[in-house]
Amino acid sequence: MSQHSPRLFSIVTGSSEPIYRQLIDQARRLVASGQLAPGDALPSVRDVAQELTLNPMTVSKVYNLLEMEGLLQRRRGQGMLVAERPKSARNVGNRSGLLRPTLERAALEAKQLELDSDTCLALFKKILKDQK
Amino acid sequence: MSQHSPRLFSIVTGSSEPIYRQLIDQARRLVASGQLAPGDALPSVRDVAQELTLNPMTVSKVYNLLEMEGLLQRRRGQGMLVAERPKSARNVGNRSGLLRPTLERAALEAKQLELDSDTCLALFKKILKDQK
Amino acid sequence: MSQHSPRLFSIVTGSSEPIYRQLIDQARRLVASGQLAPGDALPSVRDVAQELTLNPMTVSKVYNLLEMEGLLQRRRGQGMLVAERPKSARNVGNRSGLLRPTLERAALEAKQLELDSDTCLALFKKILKDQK
Amino acid sequence: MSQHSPRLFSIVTGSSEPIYRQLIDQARRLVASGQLAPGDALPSVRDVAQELTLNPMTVSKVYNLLEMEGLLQRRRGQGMLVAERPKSARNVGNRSGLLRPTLERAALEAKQLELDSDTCLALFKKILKDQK
DNA sequence: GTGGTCTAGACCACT
DNA sequence: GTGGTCTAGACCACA
Repeated sequence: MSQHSPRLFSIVTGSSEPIYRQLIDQARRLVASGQLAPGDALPSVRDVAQELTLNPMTVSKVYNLLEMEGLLQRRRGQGMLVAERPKSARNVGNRSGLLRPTLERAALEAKQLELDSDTCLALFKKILKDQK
Repeated sequence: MSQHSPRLFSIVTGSSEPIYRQLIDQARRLVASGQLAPGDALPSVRDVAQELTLNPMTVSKVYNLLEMEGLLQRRRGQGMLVAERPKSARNVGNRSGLLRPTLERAALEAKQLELDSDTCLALFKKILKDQK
Repeated sequence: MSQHSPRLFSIVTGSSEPIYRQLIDQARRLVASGQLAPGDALPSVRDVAQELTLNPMTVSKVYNLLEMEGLLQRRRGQGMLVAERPKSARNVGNRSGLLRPTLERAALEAKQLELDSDTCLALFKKILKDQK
Repeated sequence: MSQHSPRLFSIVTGSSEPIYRQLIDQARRLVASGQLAPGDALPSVRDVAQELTLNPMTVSKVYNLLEMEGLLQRRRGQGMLVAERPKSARNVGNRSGLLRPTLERAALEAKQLELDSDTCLALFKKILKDQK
């Protein structure tokens, strides 16, 4: 029955980023952006695994790590929910916070490349626009 | 003789980014920004390894990969030099090109976080400013 | 009618100990300590499930297992009673026996921690005292 | 060459406690009791797996979780070490702290069994003595 | 139905 | 040599 619901997760195969990491980061963003609200149920391990043709253990690992992180809660025998008060509060509810690390890295690289701020901002602006 | 010169490379231990990748990316930026000019000599494998307390094989791997890439050249008995006409022309001379991947990643994350362009640009601007 | 009586059972959600185990152990202790005497009636599956917001099947499983164990008896139309001569004689009437496993585990942990007996006993004494 | 060193870990098959949990708890105790000191190297995943005839992934999971906990550190390509300043400071260096939860559980069970303190202490004393 | 644990075995990345 | 990731598939525990 859940086979017609839109896919929550997606992965890029061939990336050097491990699949489980991709899924974790996506889940964090889905919660941070409100696309997954506290109390919402997540699709079952098996469903996600089938949709993305992954091994269930990979998905299980993701849910497990997110539970440790406090983002998800387990209801025994009933699956996973988004935690009511996600403990990763440093990030959640502060969407920019999740974007910051990547932009800080970009800033550092720009500095090492001796690129000035205007050039960087113009490039970022262009990339953001092209993406839409 | 290079033991008193300022360190060319630096690494962050504990990062998930492999050491050899950190070094490769730094070398590319140093060349792209002109801080290392064609013909300049690079510190010996042994010196770098000692300075950063790395396994020499790790540094050697970096130099080998950069030689294959065409950025460095090996001069027998003289160590590694920056190539006269670095073949990795896609990057060198096009400094923005080296910044692009990280900004593209940021743009993707922003999209998943449903952050609008203005917010992203403002955040990036702030980070660039604070860094100075 | 039992809706105003004090709760016989309690559970800790979020514990790693399964709910049905928590209930079984509690029932055993209640009988062993005489708080539930032979012939006493137990609250209905439905009442317990409602009080603790559990799936009735979970409670039913508990009663079934305790019946198999000989601690409870089923009286048609009257629900569950504490058995007249509980067959789990190894435990009942030997209250210390029910405490033993946990203390044995503590002793093993103490050994691995290389804690001497006096330290352990002093700690246990303190915990018992503070609890009152 | 490490095949003659004494076994650091041991497991009880047939216990309901998962193997990886048994190993985690043991590692914590080994560090807490000083049998493993900060900076000490741990046996490789493969060695432990072979000694205990486990799947390497099971051991890997243990090391992974202990690294997250801050008890261990990973040296890339060189294995795991006991962290210099284990973050699980709440427990480490306070050996009794690791014994406390089990004794608290025992105290709770004693209370439910309506056993008095003296009886409990005598039983614990006996168990500790018999164990030696 | 749910997630958890474990095995067997492959392949990769890092030092 | 080290640990990391993933698959395929089995079996268990819980509600």
